[in-house]
Amino acid sequence: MGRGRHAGYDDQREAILAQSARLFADRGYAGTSMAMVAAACGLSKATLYHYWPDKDALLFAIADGHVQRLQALVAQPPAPRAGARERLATLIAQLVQHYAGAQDAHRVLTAEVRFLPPALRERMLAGEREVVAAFADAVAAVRPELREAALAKPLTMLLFGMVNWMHTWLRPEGPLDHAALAPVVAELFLGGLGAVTGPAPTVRPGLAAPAAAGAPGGQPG
Amino acid sequence: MGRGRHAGYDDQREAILAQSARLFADRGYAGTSMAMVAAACGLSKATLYHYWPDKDALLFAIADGHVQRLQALVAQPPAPRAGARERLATLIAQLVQHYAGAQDAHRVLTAEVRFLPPALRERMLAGEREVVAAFADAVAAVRPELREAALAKPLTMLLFGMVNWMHTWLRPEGPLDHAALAPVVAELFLGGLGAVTGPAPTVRPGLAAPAAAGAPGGQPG
DNA sequence: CCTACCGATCGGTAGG
DNA sequence: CCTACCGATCGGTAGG
Repeated sequence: MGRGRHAGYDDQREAILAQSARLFADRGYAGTSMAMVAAACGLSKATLYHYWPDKDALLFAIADGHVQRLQALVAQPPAPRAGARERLATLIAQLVQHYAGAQDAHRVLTAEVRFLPPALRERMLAGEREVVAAFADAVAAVRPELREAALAKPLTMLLFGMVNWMHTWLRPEGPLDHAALAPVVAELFLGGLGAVTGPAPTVRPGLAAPAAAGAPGGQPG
Repeated sequence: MGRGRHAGYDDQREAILAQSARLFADRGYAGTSMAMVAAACGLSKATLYHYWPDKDALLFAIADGHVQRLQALVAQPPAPRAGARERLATLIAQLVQHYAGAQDAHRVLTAEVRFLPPALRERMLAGEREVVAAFADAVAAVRPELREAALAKPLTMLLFGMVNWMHTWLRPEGPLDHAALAPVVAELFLGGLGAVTGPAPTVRPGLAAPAAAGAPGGQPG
């Protein structure tokens, strides 16, 4: 609550953020005018500028809020006595579930952040790198030799690809929703993790189908 | 070669397409002006309009050409005596390799096609659906019971997510390139495919860690 | 009468 | 919190 500002000032700021997130997600940042944002909020353009200084500030607030919630998610301590596979499966499920409730912000983050001025964009990317690093740690805990092969981060990015792409084809009203898909993503990724043999030169096509290895444990010992 | 048009007319059209693909990919469709496209081609804006009727035509030609090349890729007959797993691994490798040489068109297709007028966009999406259906068939050939569980297409979309997201983090000058990553994607997806148990209600948490099932074959019998 | 282009400008709208 | 504007730039087209 701002000092000396009327009750509901912060609510109005948040409402504007939600409307602009929807518009930026649907029409793109460059394709959305401040007049559209104002109209969607039932405000004049001048009133809109009373709550937010400029268009970039809206974009940054949408994306930064989303990334901060992802950082809070990965900062949660793992369940006691949880194995590495269980820890990773939990993180994946939480990521998918979080995206289900933040689809506009997520689409803005993945598609429109490139339009931010470099300084603001760099602050965003620093937060994003923290989230990716936490997932890469969880991946490496399942198969530590992948980190030495420099594959922990690439595999983590393949995982993020699966999840970040879901909004393009998953229909909320369809038979399959985020909640039903979360365990499928975890099974697919964890199952595949056991099958990855290493970087390209390590692949030995002479053995049995390399993609089908999948030793259930995958723990170092 | 157009009748009565000077030599190089079609070359000029293609050169304009390549420049606009790069600009649309970097700055977005709405964020790119026809003046920028003209300047990048060393042409006046009026000359640019001599080669292409309007901005939408550029966007459609970029995206449609890309989709047509993907359709040609999946239309190739599989290698004789290739198993279902080998067929899918080949398709994945070809998809990744194709994207490596068409990054601008790919980014435009995935991020900017929403700005096309509905009629043109629908033509694009029809082509895209064909490509997805071909991959879903290859997925279902590996594990036919997944089609009955309505998971063949969702899993195919998770695969496309991994591949469509690569451009956001894969640096061409980095140690890992598309060629090195293609077999990793194939291993991860094919390995994971054997571990997927079915739709949500089928998951039985009472058994050993569900994500670790991974019977190597995964065939119905 | 064609093509291949030019400099200049059209009616509207952008963010602020 | 609104009307009234600004400098500039938008996609597209004029005559020659």
